Amino acid sequence: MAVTINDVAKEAGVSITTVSRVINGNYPVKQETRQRVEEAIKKLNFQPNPIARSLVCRRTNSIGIVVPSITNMYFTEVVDGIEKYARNNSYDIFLNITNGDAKAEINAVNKFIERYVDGIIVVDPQTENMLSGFYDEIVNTVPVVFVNGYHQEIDLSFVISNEENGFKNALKHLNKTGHKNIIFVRGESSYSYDLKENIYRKFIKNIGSREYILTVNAGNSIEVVENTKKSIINISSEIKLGEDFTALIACNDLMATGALNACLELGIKVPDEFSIIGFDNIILSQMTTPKLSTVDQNMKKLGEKSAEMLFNYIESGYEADKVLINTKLILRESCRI
Amino acid sequence: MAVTINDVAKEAGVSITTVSRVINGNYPVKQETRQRVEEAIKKLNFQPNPIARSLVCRRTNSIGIVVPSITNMYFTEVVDGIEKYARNNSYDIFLNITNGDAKAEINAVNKFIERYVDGIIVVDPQTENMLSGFYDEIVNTVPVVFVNGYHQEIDLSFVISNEENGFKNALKHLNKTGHKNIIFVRGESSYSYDLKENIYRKFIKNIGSREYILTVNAGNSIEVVENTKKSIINISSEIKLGEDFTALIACNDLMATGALNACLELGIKVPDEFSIIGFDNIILSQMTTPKLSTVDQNMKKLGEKSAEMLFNYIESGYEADKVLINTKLILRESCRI
DNA sequence: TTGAAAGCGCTAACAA
DNA sequence: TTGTTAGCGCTTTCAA
Repeated sequence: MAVTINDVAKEAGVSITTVSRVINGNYPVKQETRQRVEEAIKKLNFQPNPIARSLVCRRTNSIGIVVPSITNMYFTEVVDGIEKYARNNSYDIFLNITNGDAKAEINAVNKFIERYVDGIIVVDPQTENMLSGFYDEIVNTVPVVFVNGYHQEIDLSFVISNEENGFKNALKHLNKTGHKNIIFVRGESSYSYDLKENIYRKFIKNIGSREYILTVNAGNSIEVVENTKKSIINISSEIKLGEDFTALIACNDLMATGALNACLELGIKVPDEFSIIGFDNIILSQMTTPKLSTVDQNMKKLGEKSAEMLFNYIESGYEADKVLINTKLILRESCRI
Repeated sequence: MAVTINDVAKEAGVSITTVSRVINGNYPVKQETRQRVEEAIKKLNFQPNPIARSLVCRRTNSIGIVVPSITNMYFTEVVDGIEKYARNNSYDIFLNITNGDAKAEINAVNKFIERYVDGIIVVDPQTENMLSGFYDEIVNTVPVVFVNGYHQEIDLSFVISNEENGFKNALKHLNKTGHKNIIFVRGESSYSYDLKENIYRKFIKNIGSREYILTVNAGNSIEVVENTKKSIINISSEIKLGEDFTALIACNDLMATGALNACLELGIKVPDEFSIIGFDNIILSQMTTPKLSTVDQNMKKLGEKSAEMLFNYIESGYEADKVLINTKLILRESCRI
């Protein structure tokens, strides 16, 4: 049996109220008494029971993280950022993986609320849950911060990476280094893919060159690497890579890696004959040969920032807010410099 | 304010005890009464407060996972396996990332115990904590299962992948497909590297060929890819890759990827001129060109199995046990078949 | 500056 | 089959 506040009170010859006071330091206690209590605490190696505390205070010193997947390096880094920040503030973390299922996301959030978590971070929330208004009442109960995902006209708190900006810069760089005809690779359905496609379209129109949009399956899972590779090899008979089109920009690094693999197989030299730029800057992008140029989303910072916001809400109350995190073009070896 | 058992009792016109009984179904309740209570529960949308429950039952329906890192794809898959299994059994998960720090590991475990978690899984525990006897008393308080890590003569519960077996098979395959002189790549210090080195040494002696052991820095982090690449390029002036040595076996897929990158840069054709086999079967191994042959550790299964064991302990009491998970040689494109 | 006592929401003896 | 009651370990009024 663990030692309780009662044991400490007896040992120190005071009431449990007094012990509680020295633990929390929220009421005056005579210096001498405090010392006696502190000694008793040390002697008995007393740790206040957080469960009992939570029951009365409605505070658990824990937060919940909801994330679509954890085998995806992208999310993993966000979680890592959150975890570090939370631990530094001595918060514990509940983790729930939804596999991108909207129902599972709702269940996760509800379970967290039941558990009295002090706050919730949802990474890449399902768009349908954003639109259904599910979260609108939730935030009256417990603060919630979202990391990326659909946020147009949604009056909730977000940390969002400035994808527009990064993507535009990548495109500009490609153009500046002599590329005119640029292939765009995207996955099937996602707010972020649409966003990038729009930018791509406008840009291509602007410089008066040819569009080529390649849509591949399974945008965010491992398979997308292989899928992209095959797609590119397929179209390589139709359009001349390195001549008709001399560059490619992808919606994420997995797709870019697939493109790189295709070039390797087709004997097209990157970056001499063909340039490739990815997006995200997951660690994979440093492991390829040549190393991928990409746009850094700074996932760790996304995580840290979301945690920081959440803790502010926990302390000072919730208020919808959107924070934009800058992205940065990282030039490595897969494109001209 | 959330609805409590009291509200339900009033609504149904019974005592809270009766409500508790129908919730838990552990004592007889008249059919008719039960129905009334159930209706009240539904009507008020009552959810029992798990905190109050935990306080009296000393059970939280949660487990703690301690893991060195989460940006490492290897651990990530183990955690994923645990999470799935736990969620299927409607357990929630606390996650703690130690960054391989022994003190942090101890803190994590202690915090979990304070929180009354029902069980703990420690992935790749720090050897010094295993040896110091820290866990010996812990397991009297709460069941703990370890995934891999140092386990010689340690009388605790482990799920261990059979690395010996898988590594030996890889070596045999290399030899069977005509390779005699095989390079061995390892990281600096780890039980698992030593184990593999011993097997390698014996094997090489047995077939009467030349040893070549390459030790690279930062065994388990991203940098090891680049470090390995550089090391291989370095030694390539000293020993002729593809002639003196025609194959390479690495302690993990990151190192193998580095080796692959080196070959790419040196213009050595894999697998035509040089064979490479990695270890672990992280998803990266499917993303390289050529795809890596490797030894599957089945991390997901390691995770699932450890969760399964833990739940058994939670139900039926703890008892030290070691479970071996088989590894499997996966032949892809980076070695002769 | 201190203590007694109520209560957080629930479970489980015990009694009826 | 049901209800009364005493906790679980803590915080926080209220009174002294």
